[in-house]
Amino acid sequence: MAGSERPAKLTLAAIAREAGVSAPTVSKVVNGREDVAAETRAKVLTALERSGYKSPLQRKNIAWRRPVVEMVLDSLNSAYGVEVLNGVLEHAAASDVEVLLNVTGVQGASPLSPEQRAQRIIDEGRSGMIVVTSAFSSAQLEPFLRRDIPIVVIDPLNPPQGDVVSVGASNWAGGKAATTHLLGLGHRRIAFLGGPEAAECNQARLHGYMAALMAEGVQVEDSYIMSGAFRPEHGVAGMKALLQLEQRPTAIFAASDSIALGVLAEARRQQVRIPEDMSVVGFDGTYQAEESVPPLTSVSQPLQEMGRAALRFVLRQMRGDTLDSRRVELATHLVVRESTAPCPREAVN
Amino acid sequence: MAGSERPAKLTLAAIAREAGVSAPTVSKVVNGREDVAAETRAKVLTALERSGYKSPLQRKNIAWRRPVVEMVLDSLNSAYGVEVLNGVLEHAAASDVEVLLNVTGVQGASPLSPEQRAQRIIDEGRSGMIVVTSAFSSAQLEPFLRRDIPIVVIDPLNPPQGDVVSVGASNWAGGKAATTHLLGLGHRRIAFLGGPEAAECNQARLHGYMAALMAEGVQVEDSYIMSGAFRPEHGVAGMKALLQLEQRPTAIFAASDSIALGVLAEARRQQVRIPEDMSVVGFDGTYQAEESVPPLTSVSQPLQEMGRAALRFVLRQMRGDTLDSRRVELATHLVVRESTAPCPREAVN
DNA sequence: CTGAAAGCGCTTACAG
DNA sequence: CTGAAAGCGCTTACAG
Repeated sequence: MAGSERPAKLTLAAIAREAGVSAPTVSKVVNGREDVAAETRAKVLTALERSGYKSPLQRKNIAWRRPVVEMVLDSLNSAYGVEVLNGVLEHAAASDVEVLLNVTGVQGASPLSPEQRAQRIIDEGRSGMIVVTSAFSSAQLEPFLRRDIPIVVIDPLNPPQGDVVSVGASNWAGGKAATTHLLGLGHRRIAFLGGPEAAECNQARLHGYMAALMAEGVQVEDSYIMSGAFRPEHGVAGMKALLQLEQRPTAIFAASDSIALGVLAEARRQQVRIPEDMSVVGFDGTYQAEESVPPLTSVSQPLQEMGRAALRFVLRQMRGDTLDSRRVELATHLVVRESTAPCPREAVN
Repeated sequence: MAGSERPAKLTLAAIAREAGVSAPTVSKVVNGREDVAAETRAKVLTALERSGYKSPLQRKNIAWRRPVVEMVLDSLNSAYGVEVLNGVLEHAAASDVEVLLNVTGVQGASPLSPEQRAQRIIDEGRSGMIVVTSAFSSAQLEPFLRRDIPIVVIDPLNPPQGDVVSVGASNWAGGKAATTHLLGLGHRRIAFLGGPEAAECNQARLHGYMAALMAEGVQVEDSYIMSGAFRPEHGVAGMKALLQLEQRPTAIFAASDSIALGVLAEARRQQVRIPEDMSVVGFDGTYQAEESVPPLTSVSQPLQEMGRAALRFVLRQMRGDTLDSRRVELATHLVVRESTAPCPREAVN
């Protein structure tokens, strides 16, 4: 029974013994009181550090409190954000992390400055942040970066700053695939109903569209390109405008499913048959694309996967791992459903 | 200086004195241990509530953290839950409360026992809970109640226990309104595609349906009543079965919008025109009802309002206010859209 | 199931 | 500035 080296519980008293001082002195150091000689304080701090002492409160927190990651979304009304959130939640459950929801577009939300938000993240002991929103421009992320808060932006609307970690999808390739699909069906008059002009992801989709047209030697027609919001209303308005044109397009590539749904709704009202009279391709591949009438051909983004990847990045940053890359881009792929068909005969010049 | 009634620091011992028990007993109650007689526990809980006792840990948390309310949902794939969540978030933003999301149906979620969950709520300093799920039966709520955690259940699937605070909608009146609407259009053969048989809300809808039929002297036809899940698949299967019947119904009352959407999809496949050949009414009034083809006549529940009410109840419990009522039921109302029409001539006997 | 007693770990008050 | 002693508030172990 001469076991001499038992684990020695990590109490204040144990630290005191190790540092060769009394318990009250250690207590003072731990509580940041000033009436301790610099030399004594140093000895105590060394002992504390070496042993990894935690106060009972800290211990309880660590034992029971799991890391909390804040997810910032514009709204729950977009299938896009909800799908990403699903992916985040899935990985969170698997990695024993909690997710706090912060929906910026909600009524009555107090308009905190980024500076205040960032300080609060620290004060409330949050571990990191995932942002899927247009509410934070790159510049507004600066207070978070300055405080070294792990943060990941999903498919940033603005070109990401050098040091912001981001997750996105291959938008350019997706835009090209959608357009190539329509070209393959014989369409030549293909419109692009885009999202916000400033959005990086929208630009990539537009340029993919243009690249596909150019590769086929089809002239890019300015009146066929419209930007707006990623919302059904924009699809409705865009469809109305396109149907007024002297040379109607025979196909529309909408830069999001929600825009495409607006197009379908307006087509129904105006008795334009989809896909017989006109083909429509969406972007995102949310469940809305499956459930629409007709089911929507769409460029599918791996939204859940993107959510998982974002959380994985946050956790790596929390652990202090070095990241191999500050940007991950996951592959999109075209899912052909029933909203696209060969270009109608009479429309071919 | 004979001030006799000093504020008496809020210690365990003080509570013990007030409740007329010993400190260890109070300690047990606070920690949710089970070896306490129900009566003793009640006495202690009253004293705790009255005095607003907080453990040292809680006290420290409260000093610089905003209250965090945990929202428990089955899944984000149901518009129902997302709408309620929206209401919760709205009120949360206005009352400076944070919302933590716990989605039980997510892959990889660790299956914690209610006992463990409840203890974690305390340990992590959470302030309360809103539950919109079938994952917790009334019995499973017991560990939360025992710990005096403010908890509110939304439209409980099980009949709520006496002391569980709950928020619901007037399901019976809604079921009656839906059916009366169909009767008013001349329908007599009206089917009911219900949700889970055990669900309180489903039973209320069913009985509202029966009440309307009986009021009109219409025989309740057993083969027209089917229960299942609140899911589109159930609508598809139910529609298939109903179309096989010798006497097809001319109208269907689906106990949820998602069931109704399944009905619409199957109708499309089988070339049954809605509403010309058959009328369909849903329940919930989520955005899905507006966006379906044709737009769905549906009994609208004030889901956002329910979410707000739930959070309001949680906050009141947190403050220790006495509640005037442990149950709030908000009004439903029928929204007539395009999926219902007069009973087709040839179907009238 | 209850509570007197002992214990734990930290903090406070104060003599030196 | 330091630490022995007393104290605080909660928890544990266990006799009844």
